[in-house]
Amino acid sequence: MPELPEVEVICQGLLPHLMHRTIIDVRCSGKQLRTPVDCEELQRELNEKQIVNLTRRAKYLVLKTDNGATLVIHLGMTGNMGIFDAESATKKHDHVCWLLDNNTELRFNDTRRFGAVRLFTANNAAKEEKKFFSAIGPEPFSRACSVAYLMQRAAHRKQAIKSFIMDSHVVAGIGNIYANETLFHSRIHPERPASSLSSKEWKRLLTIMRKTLKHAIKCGGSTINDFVNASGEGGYFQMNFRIYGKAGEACSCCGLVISKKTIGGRASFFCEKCQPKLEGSSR
DNA sequence: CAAGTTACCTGACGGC
DNA sequence: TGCCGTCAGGTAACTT
Repeated sequence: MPELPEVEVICQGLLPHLMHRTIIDVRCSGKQLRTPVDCEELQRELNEKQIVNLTRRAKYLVLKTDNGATLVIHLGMTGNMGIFDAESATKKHDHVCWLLDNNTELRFNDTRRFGAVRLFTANNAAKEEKKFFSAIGPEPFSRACSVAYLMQRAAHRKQAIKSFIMDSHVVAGIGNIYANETLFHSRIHPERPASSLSSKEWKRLLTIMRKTLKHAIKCGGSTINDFVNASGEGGYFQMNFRIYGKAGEACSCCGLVISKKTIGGRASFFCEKCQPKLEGSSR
């Protein structure tokens, strides 16, 4: 399940294969993704155009072409992107394919079709892109994502801290897995009201969130190193999670059985002892 | 307006 | 064997 680290690794992996390549043609499965895919528009806007940039913002990949168009891709839950030989057989759930000028093809595969491929056309791409991303919170690594910012946003909010840090309007890129991991390592109970965290706790949470994401990117970078004809084969890199999915197992820190509870409609894992519900560390 | 709930989608898995 | 229910999860629209 692609969260910020996975998208970052995919972005870095694809960049050398896409930079300065020219798109020859676009093909679509015809299936609707999260938003409808207009294949004719994609062709009209991208055919014969050169790729000049590929970046990540939140969990989105942002691809730009030399005519000023912007392609925004979200991998949803099961989405993946890879470079393939143009002659190779497509797989089930390949929904959008971009044929490139070196006989390779960029393919978007998404089993559950929670992903999205959106195009901002050259005539208004800058404006539309700005509007699209303006609602999304700052990148966790950015200066804007400070303890002061987070505390200000959390003020008077009774929402569970876990739901709060998963809210993309607050901070970009934190999904269920990294929310669970971050809170465990920060020793903060996921149900603590967002407004109840002290500045000391916010500082610890932010530091650990960044550290956890960075570590995952580093692991992913070494795991996935071949984006040609390989992407999508092995799924996403498996981090050695300490808490996510470990209900019933012993806490790696204190040995207590790990709890599982639905918070904000999402499976949540935590250690009652290491993540006390009352403010203050158990250390 | 905050916060909780549901829809979207397919495949894996467990129970019978 | 196969059928059915449940679960997984990001995002936006919806309800409370």
